[in-house]
Amino acid sequence: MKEPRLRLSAQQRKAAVVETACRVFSKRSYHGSTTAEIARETGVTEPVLYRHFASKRELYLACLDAVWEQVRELWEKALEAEEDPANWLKAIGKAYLEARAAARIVLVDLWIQALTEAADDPEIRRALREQVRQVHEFVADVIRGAQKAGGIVRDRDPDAEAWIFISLGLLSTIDNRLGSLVGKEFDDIIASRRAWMTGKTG
Amino acid sequence: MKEPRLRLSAQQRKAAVVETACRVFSKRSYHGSTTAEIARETGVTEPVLYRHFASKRELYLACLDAVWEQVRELWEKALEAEEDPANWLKAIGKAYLEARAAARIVLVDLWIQALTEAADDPEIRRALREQVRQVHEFVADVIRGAQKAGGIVRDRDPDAEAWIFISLGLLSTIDNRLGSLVGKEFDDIIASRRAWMTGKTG
DNA sequence: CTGGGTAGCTAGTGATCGCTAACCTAGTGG
DNA sequence: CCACTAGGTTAGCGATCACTAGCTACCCAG
Repeated sequence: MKEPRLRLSAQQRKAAVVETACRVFSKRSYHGSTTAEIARETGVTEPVLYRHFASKRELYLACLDAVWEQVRELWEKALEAEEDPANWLKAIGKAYLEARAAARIVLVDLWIQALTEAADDPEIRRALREQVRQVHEFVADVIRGAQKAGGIVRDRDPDAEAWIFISLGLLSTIDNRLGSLVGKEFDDIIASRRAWMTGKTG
Repeated sequence: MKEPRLRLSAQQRKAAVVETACRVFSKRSYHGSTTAEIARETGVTEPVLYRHFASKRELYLACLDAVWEQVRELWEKALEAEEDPANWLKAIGKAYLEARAAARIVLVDLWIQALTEAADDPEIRRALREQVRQVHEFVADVIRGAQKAGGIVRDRDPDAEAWIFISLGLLSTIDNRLGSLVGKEFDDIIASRRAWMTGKTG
């Protein structure tokens, strides 16, 4: 007979489950991750998951939301701490990479894996699509703000540049998962983009 | 009792299985795709798969190889058909996008999904890593060739630019799967990159 | 002291997964 | 005409999946 775990309030337990599930989902694929593993890593049994979420997919969608909320807060703090508009993009990029290195944030990892399920599952596709749109809007707004404040030259297209920012995040995630293929060239790319954005290109 | 299917030689049947498997794997995730579905879509029964491949994973790795081989041939033909070195990058990019639109090529789709399995499976990670490296090398070589031929300005870093080319391919694939979020801005991005590479930036 | 609400558990369910043993049968060479 | 090879099949294996019925134990209100 198993010792009953520490009794938490429903809210606390639900948050704990989501946190664990984000970590588990970000490692394997949706179908590759099992509810049994999420429960075990959380330190509870499976029925506890189903007390808080109607299905595995609903838990997954909750993870998507939770992680983007986390990233948004991280970025807002990073922007507050950075005064020079020329460094705003760099600040949120750096904040994301540092948080990922500390294994706290798994946004793009969840995206990549959600993509492989999106073909089957209209609900996941819709959620992912909306989230990507929000992230793009956030980044584009940062760029627009930096342009108004004089940190980025005006004739760069904020929407287009935001997409490039995101696609470099994708590249970085792949590099991270495959074990540093890009290497130091990634820093060169970032430096080159920064020069381009601030108008210091030869 | 089921009518026995058309009898093919081992080589023909194996090729047919790989072709079907590529299509099936590229839609769903590795764990989400079933050997039953691959068999059914091929028009045979499951044991036939296992006559040609020792396991589902071995079939998957064969798909990875086959698709990259396909893309490589496609790109080599596209390069032969394009005389102006300034258009070489555009040529292979366009060739890839057109082939994908015709649902013939699924390279990046397989990558994205292989990534979600790479954490678990060292063999998939190794294969994917090697393939990404080869694609990067191919693209970087195209850029170096174009530089020598005078189509691309010399002080662009071929390795860095090749990574950007790849990351835009990632973005395009995501856009394709989510149903055109980026839209016409993608063309703007490509045009902007081309101007940058050919030195016609203001 | 007690009874209801709730957070947790045990012990499964049917479905489906990757995979295989055993058999069938169309060709082919002697 | 027979034996053998090789590309098929049927039927079903054990394992594992998402999910659940039903019990227990703790906490707090009355």
